[in-house]
Amino acid sequence: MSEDDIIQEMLLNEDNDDQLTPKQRKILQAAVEMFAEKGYASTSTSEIAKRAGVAEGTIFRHYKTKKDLLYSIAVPMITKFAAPFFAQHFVKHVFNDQYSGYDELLRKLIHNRFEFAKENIPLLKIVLQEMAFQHEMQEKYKEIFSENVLPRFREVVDHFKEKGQIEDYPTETVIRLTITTIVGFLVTRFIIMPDYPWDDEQEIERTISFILHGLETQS
Amino acid sequence: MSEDDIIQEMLLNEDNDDQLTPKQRKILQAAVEMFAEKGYASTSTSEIAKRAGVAEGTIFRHYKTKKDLLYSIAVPMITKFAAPFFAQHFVKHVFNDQYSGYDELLRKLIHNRFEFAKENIPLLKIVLQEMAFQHEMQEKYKEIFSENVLPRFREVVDHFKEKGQIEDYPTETVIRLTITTIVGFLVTRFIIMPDYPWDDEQEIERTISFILHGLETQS
DNA sequence: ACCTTAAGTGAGTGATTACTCACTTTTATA
DNA sequence: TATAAAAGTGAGTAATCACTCACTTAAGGT
Repeated sequence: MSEDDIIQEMLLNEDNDDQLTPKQRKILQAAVEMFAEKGYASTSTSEIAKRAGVAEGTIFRHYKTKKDLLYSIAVPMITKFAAPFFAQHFVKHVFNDQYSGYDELLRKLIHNRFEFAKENIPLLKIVLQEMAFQHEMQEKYKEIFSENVLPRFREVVDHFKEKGQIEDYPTETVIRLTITTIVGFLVTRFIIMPDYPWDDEQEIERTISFILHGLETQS
Repeated sequence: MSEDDIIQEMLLNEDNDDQLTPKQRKILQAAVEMFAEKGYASTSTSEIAKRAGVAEGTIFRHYKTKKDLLYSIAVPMITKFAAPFFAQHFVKHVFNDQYSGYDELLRKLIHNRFEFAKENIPLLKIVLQEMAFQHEMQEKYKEIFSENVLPRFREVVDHFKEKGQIEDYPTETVIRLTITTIVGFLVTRFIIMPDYPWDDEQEIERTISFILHGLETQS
């Protein structure tokens, strides 16, 4: 297990499941389901308690407030979704030419985040929804994005711009176009049209080549 | 004024402002502001009444329920956002070669929706947020999309695919990539990072050429 | 076995919720 | 100017809200 893998492992177990009471686990599970279904503000603590098979007081034994419960669910998810950008090798491989081009990086990134999204749909729904209103979540997002995602992404894009693989747009524009295309795909695939008969492998490849050609240096 | 313009005029005045009481207008204005700021579920009718300078009962004189108030605001907005697809000339011009290529169509569409978004940010926020939970809004969206947006978009894309301007992806994929890129741009520009020092004209042109080259037939 | 601490409970609380209704005021029409 | 309809009001209501607290049960260390 590499050093990076250990870091990622830690990130994933920030809210370590091991030290949770069975009832606490049921509370979290019920809360995730209901927040995703009806939204945070429209879900009452009594409903959560009922679905979890727990007395309402038990919720407040573990979480000081209802908002505490939300944050304990949603904030770690923001970090987890950005996890690839915490791995050292994400940038390192690019400069060691272990990625031959932007396409390989994109392919790894999309496949990786696709699988993650697939297994965390309700959690992603909650984050997307509540990000709009919960300031503490916005802060966490801004922190992660500006301190981890943006600088590393910038290094990579600049590198491929110098190699002449990417059109000479501002780096921020390249990042914006890349991220919105990927996130747009994931949101469409898993949230807006989850029941559409997707051919995932092909659709991922088409998305990659759309980004690549869209950013390709024009002759 | 062409026939299309008349249709669009009608669409825009579906909830005709003219026949609104001054107090009713204040209620709508207050509701839009607060729903966008704190979300529908977290906004109480008493707060709306207070901000509108109106007795709480007045709200229910005009809107049977709180949800009625939301729908009267949000549902027409869905139609308005899709308005370009109701205009006959949207498709007609393409086949009369009045648009020389996909780029001109994209340019018109993006500029048009950019201006619209710019002047309706709170309303767009509300629609984006509440679409997740309000079934009646989802129905309206599906109806508009599958009956107006999708078929007309399909005609246009098929036309340019036959002309060899667009890569031979499935039409649905081309539409998905186009729409998510445009919507992704608008959401980033006006909702996620409204304070970033945007160079709108340049960013629009870059977005257009990103889509164009991304979809361009590869030699 | 004894004690301390943590986990779990559920009836109770004051505040707030969407909505009603009897009433007053304004507007429109004849 | 008389009259009916529409607009506006605000105190009142039952339900629900997040949260508390005195209490019981379970777990772990010595």
